[in-house]
Amino acid sequence: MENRTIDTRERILDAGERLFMAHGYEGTSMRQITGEAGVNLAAVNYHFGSKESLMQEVFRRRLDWLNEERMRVLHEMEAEAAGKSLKPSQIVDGFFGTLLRMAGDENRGGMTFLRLLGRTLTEPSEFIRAFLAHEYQAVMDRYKEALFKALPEVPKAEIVWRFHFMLGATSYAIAGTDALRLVTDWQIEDEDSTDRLDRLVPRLMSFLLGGLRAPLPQF
Amino acid sequence: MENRTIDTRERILDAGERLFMAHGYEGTSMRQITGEAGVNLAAVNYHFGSKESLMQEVFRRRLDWLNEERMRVLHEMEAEAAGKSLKPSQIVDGFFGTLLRMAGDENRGGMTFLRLLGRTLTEPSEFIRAFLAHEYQAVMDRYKEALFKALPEVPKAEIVWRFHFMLGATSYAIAGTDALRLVTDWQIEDEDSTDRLDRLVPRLMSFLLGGLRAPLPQF
DNA sequence: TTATGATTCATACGTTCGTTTTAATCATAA
DNA sequence: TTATGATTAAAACGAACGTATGAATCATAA
Repeated sequence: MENRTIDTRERILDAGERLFMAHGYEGTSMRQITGEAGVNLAAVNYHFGSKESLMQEVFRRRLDWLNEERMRVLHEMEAEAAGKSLKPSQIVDGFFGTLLRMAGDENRGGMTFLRLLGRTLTEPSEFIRAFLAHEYQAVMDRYKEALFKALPEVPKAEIVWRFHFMLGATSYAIAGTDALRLVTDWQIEDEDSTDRLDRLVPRLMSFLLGGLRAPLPQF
Repeated sequence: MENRTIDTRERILDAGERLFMAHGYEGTSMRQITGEAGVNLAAVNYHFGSKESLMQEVFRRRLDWLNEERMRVLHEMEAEAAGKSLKPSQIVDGFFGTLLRMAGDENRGGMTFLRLLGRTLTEPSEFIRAFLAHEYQAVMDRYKEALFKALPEVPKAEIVWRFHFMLGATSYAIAGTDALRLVTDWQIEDEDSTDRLDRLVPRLMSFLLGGLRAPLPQF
């Protein structure tokens, strides 16, 4: 009784994760999901109640760990700093680096989940937006606080904007492993895909930090 | 005969633009579109052939101008430079500034189209990805060439990556007029929406240039 | 071994989807 | 004014959608 259920649930979540990533929420049907998972059509409604609930569970399975890990890393860094303010690079790495390193961890969804997350942040159905906002708010607030403290001379509004820009650059960098083709094609020849992921992190970090520390715009 | 057609076509395109922006391609039905446009259900198929063709026409109506304008601006800057290489800030402004300034031009789709474009870049159905890649390729290549020349000491692969990051930050900044709520809420109090748009351009430009010129990552 | 509750299965429900069809209505030129 | 081609309108098409139902099958404990 135990193994059948867990297997079925897990298989559905895996298939949903992959298909939602590839075709979006509306673009993925229950029949595709159950077909790919190799389970009966009714299994989704039996185990999750509805398509919406399945989508939420797909996210929760990964985000719970990610958010806890981000919190843990931040607390750890702050403890180590012993009252002194953190370096912006530490904070950026705690938030975005932790996210990006998920891509290499197949047990935590790997690239698939990251791409799903990236694309979902810009295509939110109402119920997804509400859900993500709820799941993210606390962590986001804590990291913004940390940035405020790390950059006391920068107006808070500017920091919030730049945090937002960083999110966009990161989402897109991940979501666009295919969309990348739109911008690249031949230009990047000499890297296989594992190489590419390993190098993406420092590349993106440099870019994010450069943007975060750029001179303030004069209005 | 003339006026009826044009009005109907235009009304459909406007409604499609708005609804595709708000709910995505799959999330928008023909009945919503024709309902909002105040035309008969069959009108879309009569005037455009299919839902896919309508989507393409929604993009073409705006992208044709945008791409021409980007080319024009680049040529103009290069002519003025008379052989000397352009400054990165000029190139970035030619590409992203031209895009962002569309937001203020309601005759060219304004914010609505920009948000549609932003969200579509990360949620591409196969046919949309192919279409956008085709429409964008030439302009993208020209701007990348310009960046290669402007930054001869930076490896081309790095420039391509950073171009990609800039695209992401911009898409997200635009698409997320609502998703912004996820990151902001109370933090930005003292700006109305026109103010916000006016200030977005220099803010984003600072960020993009900071990222583009950041120190190279050491592997 | 049998009773019980959990899970799987085949099937069907009612809706909505994009598209097509056929007839009505319109604007224009002969 | 009438003929013609373009556009609009109402209705229906088959397919696919998410969901619900009730019987069959399974694992487990008494």
